[in-house]
Amino acid sequence: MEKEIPEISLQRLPVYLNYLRSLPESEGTYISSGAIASALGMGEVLVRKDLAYTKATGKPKVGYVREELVAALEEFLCCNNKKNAVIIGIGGLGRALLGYGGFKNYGIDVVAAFDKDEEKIGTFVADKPVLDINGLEGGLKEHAAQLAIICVPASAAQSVADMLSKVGVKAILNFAPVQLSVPKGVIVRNIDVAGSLSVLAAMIK
Amino acid sequence: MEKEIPEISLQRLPVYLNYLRSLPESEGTYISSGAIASALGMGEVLVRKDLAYTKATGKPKVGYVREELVAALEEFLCCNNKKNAVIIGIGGLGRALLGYGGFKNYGIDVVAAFDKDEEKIGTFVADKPVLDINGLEGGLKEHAAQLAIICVPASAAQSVADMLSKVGVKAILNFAPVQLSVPKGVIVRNIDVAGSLSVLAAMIK
DNA sequence: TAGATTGTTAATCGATTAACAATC
DNA sequence: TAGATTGTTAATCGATTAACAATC
Repeated sequence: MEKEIPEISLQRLPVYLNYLRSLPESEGTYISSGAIASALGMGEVLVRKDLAYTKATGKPKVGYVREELVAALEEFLCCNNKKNAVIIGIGGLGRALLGYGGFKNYGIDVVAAFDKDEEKIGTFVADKPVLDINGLEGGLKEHAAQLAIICVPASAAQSVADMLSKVGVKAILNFAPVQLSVPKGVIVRNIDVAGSLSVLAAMIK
Repeated sequence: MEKEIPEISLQRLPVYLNYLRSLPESEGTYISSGAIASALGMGEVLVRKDLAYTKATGKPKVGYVREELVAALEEFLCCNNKKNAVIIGIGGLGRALLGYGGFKNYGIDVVAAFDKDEEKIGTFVADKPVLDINGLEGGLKEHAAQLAIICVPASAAQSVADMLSKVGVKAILNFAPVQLSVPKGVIVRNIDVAGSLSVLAAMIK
């Protein structure tokens, strides 16, 4: 049985993909692990190990066929399977992410947002509807969304996570600076922007 | 000589701080590493080791004095030293972060934003001025900002990073999905929202 | 005192790097 | 062929966990 990819390797795959996609056509057909490594400031063995988890294989002496490598990474990251996501909470951040075009690079379609504010419900942001959080279950069924992004204040995040878990969301990207407790089978990853910046502030001291 | 904190421990300190701050007053004076650990889903020895990097010390049998622990974390994270940050790029994300109130929990003040769009220059977002990116040097000197958040498109991020490095910014939080190259002495950390969501999508498969 | 919890040292675990044979 | 690069195995490094003495 092949070994499953560790999460830490998985997290680097989008980095490789972004880099490879950014290369100009003139870069040529092949690219070596060493070239990728030096562009990204990492070790070349690590690059090869990470890439080995995908279906990509390189050729000794020349490296990897760039287009094949991109395709292998896209397949591994399921970029070709369309997946729907929803955003909960249309404050500044939710609004920004609803309008952000970068998700489609990974086959992710942000189809709708949910909020409790009656002023916002029924409006559209970036052509996406803002729906009533109380209709979450029906709304999610309709859109078949397995992914959710929590952009509500910390005080509301746990109850939102509970609702999302109940209606079948499988993974949550949480921007609220609070630890969420969710049932087994639901994955949560946190992004704490202020906390991350504070770490940088502490590092420069 | 005391050992320096590894970055991976440092990154957990804001998590502890957020948790401790969120506790109601009624929680009592003391809190144990075991209580923190189980609330955050981690090992209790790890919690103690992390906390030991700060000045916090606990008492056998009772745990840590909650207020002292908060104070020790705040001191370690320099929450009491006022630090200024700027945001480069007032698209949806830059706008959202300019209006976000969470930075002040860490003593960080986002004082201004910079953009190249003449339509935006001279306006105010959340009472913060949007300035001309070409006046970055003067603007940064005036505000004494050592921290910057890059919210421009990937294609512009490297040139922004070059400018920031040149005018003395010491740490950059980069939201553009591209690897930035900066001079030694400048720290960069990346947040790739779409990439992070794609990792979650891959994990649920 | 007995029991709970800290703080630290040793053991384990996992990730990265080094070494190197295979190969185009 | 010679040289460069892959893919893999072994060694190293660092982080987490286990064990346990100290102590309130």
